[in-house]
Amino acid sequence: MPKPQQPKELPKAYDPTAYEDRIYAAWEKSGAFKPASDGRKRADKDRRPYTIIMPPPNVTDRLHCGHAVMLALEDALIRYHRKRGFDTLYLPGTDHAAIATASMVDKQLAKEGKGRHDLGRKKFEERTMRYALENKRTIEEQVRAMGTSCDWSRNAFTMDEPRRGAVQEAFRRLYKKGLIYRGSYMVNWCPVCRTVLADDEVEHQEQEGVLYHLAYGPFTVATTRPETMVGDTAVAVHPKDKRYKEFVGKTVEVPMISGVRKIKVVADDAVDPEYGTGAVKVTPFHDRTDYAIGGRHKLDAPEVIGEDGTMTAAAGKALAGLDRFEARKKLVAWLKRKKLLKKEELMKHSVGRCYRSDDVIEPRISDQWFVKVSDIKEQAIRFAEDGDLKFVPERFGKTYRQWLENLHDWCISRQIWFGHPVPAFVNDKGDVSLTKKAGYKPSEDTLDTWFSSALWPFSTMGWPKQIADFKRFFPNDVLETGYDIIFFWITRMVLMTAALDVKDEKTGQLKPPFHTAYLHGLVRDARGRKFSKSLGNGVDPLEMIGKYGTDALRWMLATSTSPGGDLKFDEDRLVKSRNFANKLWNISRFITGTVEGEADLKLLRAETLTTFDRGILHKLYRTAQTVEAAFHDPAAYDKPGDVPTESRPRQLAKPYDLGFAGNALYEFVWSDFADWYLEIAKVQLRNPETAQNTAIILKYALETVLGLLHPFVPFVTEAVWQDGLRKREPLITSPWPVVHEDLDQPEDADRFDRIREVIETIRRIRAEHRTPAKSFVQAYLVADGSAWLAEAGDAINKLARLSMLRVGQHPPKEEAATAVVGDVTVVVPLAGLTSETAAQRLQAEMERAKMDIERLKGRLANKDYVENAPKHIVTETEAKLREAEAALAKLESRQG
RNA sequence: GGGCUCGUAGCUCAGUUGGCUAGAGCGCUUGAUUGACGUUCAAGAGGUCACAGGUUCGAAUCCUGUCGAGCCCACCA
Repeated sequence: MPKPQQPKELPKAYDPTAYEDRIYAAWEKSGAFKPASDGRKRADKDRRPYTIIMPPPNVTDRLHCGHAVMLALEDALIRYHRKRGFDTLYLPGTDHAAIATASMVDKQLAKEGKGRHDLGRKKFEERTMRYALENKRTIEEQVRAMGTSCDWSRNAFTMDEPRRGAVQEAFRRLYKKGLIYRGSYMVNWCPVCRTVLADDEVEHQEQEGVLYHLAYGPFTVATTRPETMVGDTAVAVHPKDKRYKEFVGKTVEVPMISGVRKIKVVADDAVDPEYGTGAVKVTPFHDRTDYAIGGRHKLDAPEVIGEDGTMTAAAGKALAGLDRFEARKKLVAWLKRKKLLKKEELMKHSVGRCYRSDDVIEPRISDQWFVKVSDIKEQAIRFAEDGDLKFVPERFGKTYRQWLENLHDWCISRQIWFGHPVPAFVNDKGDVSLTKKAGYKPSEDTLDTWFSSALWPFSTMGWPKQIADFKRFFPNDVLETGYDIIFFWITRMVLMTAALDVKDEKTGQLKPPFHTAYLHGLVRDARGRKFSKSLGNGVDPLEMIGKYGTDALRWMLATSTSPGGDLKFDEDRLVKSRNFANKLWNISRFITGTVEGEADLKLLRAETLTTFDRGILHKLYRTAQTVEAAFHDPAAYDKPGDVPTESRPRQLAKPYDLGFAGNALYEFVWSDFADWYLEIAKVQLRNPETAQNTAIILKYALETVLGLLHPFVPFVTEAVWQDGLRKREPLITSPWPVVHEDLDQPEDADRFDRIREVIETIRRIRAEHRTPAKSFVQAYLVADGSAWLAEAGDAINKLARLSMLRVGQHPPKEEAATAVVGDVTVVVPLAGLTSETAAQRLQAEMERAKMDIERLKGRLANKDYVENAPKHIVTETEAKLREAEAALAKLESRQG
């Protein structure tokens, strides 16, 4: 670690730019990012592994805020587990994103007035790869800037050599198992990308369209796509439909733009006789339902719309060469002229669009490669049912399941020029060979980019070779990503693990590739809109880092959301986060500048510990418990010998609810520690009786808090740890602070809070009566057994600005404001107070007490309540009633 | 058509298995401050928990319905 040649005192405000790069470089150089088991120490090999693979960002572009959330959450999990003694592997990587990247280059070329065919396949591939690698480098810089503690020595790319090998091997194995097949089927075709797409790559949108009702021989049929009529080969009706019985099996004549055509009439169950006229035109080549009907009735299937979206020669002279939408216009005009158009009806219907180019998808018949999912999807569903695969939040388990249940075979071939080639050979007849043979040519198709992503949990570990990483780190632990790619990615990884039978080497069992899928939401702008290029509302995380620091960004992203919830990107919150880092910095500045010595609780002198000392330690203990509950997933370690920690945390936050943990930390650090204990400590440090203990506790609490916060805000905590506290071992690899249970003393925390309320009450009274802030006032406190109050006298004096405090003494009756805080009566005589206003105030307090008493009495008078409510609730009510009655009595005794 | 969220303070949201007088931050109002921090501190105002029923001793929380917002899936011409 770089030893600072800073002046003794830390600068007034925390300046992230002065630390971040330097600290990151030092971390990386020290080997902290690598798994401990990479080293030579025998003991490190016995640590339980904890693995997260980074969802590889697409090399299409720079990182956006969604990636930043992902990195903030994952790195927090990793840093926690690293400090907790796990053998952590956080494996970084990037995805070549075949179709997305290719379409970026397509767009570049379009600007130059060229198309990919002008370049040719080889040049296009080279150019795309160049583009990809450039972005890859940028992304890696950004991942570093986020403070991500991933192991760069294992950095992976879906198109590097090891991954290439894994992809080819996976394909071959699946083909041999019969899980990959090739055939001619109805697929989704994008005319702009000139490739087939998987079902989930098609985005369905409701949009306004026209339903054309056409005279069709003796029938009337309706269609939103009249241009397809030139590809029609049948009219279908329901078998039981009496209206059309006479036509079934016959041929009718239908006038077409290219002349009269003979069309078969078929009966098929797929037709709904209730809908429209009950007669449907059938275009087997260009419609899914019609394709099925065509198959059942052995219909011809002429291709009338080509791969580029223009009408083919088969469409007839009048339309050939026209784009499909132009053709539609022309055909509609013709229909009108011939009076064949009976009706035009506006209607909403769903249109499929390409998720990359946004062009309208054309269903068509095509030779493609498919993964057969019927068998493996059962296994994938079983993983979730058996509890081997959990979802956070749980509801996404349902989404996962439903999607799998409805899953059709997965089309994995693409006709784009960037990506993994299909490692197989095909002859003219469509026969397939995995090896080169006479008469067979290498397939020109590439693989769906999600095919390589689906292998990511094990292709990054060296699979198919059984090397050490694979044995040690697979299956992974948590897969953290956005819920929007459950279908694209999460399900595919599970399917591929099952399909390839990738077993856990340690147990020999087949398990999902990770035990938990932890999903975060979408990042939206401050007004709740999706980030989009067209709106121009995107936020560049790097810009925010420059403005507020990495810690501020990480803190904001990791703590202002609960799992699965969308997150609004609000710059005001970022300001707050930066302020929090600065607060922490200044707390440290005060402590390191004021206090010397060790943070060793064993050096405490128990006899002179104050309520505040014990109270703050208790609050610290609770905070640590909460944080651990959020990071520690008990279900994940329920395997023998896996838990390296001494205590299983109580359930104070739900696992993975880092937002909850963050709030607890924020509350403790700012409110309990800085606003109260630190102010009290200033008093205690001046008293030789308490100074020593206070110093120890300040140091201890600071060190502990730095540890607890480190997963969220790694830079500022490390900066303070090293430059403020002068620690030798860096915080990143220092053990997680263990807060022992003997600090769990709730009574002291309660008294702490009671004193706090007393001080707040005095402040309130001062403010009510417009007592100048500079002035000092007097106060009397009366309570049973008030030694603890008396002991706190100095602190109360300071924080409530008192010139005189009497504890336990009978206070004077006149011209004083009275309040009751629990069992403490607070009396503040004020110079400007008349006996009248004092009485008014007293009256109001009494009213409140009376109302409390009435309400509580009423509740206890209800037999059903007393009998049915749990006992502790009832005793609580009774205690409250007693307290309220005591309060009223005290107030009454104050009455003249 | 099927599924999933969500309606709580002016704004953004917490609110764990039903149980104190429903919380926080921002914003707003008032005030403070020469030693950790103005990237600060103190005090205050502000809510019929969307609406209507039901279950219960007790509902923001559970159930049903209504209204409103959003998301995902689906080959109906």
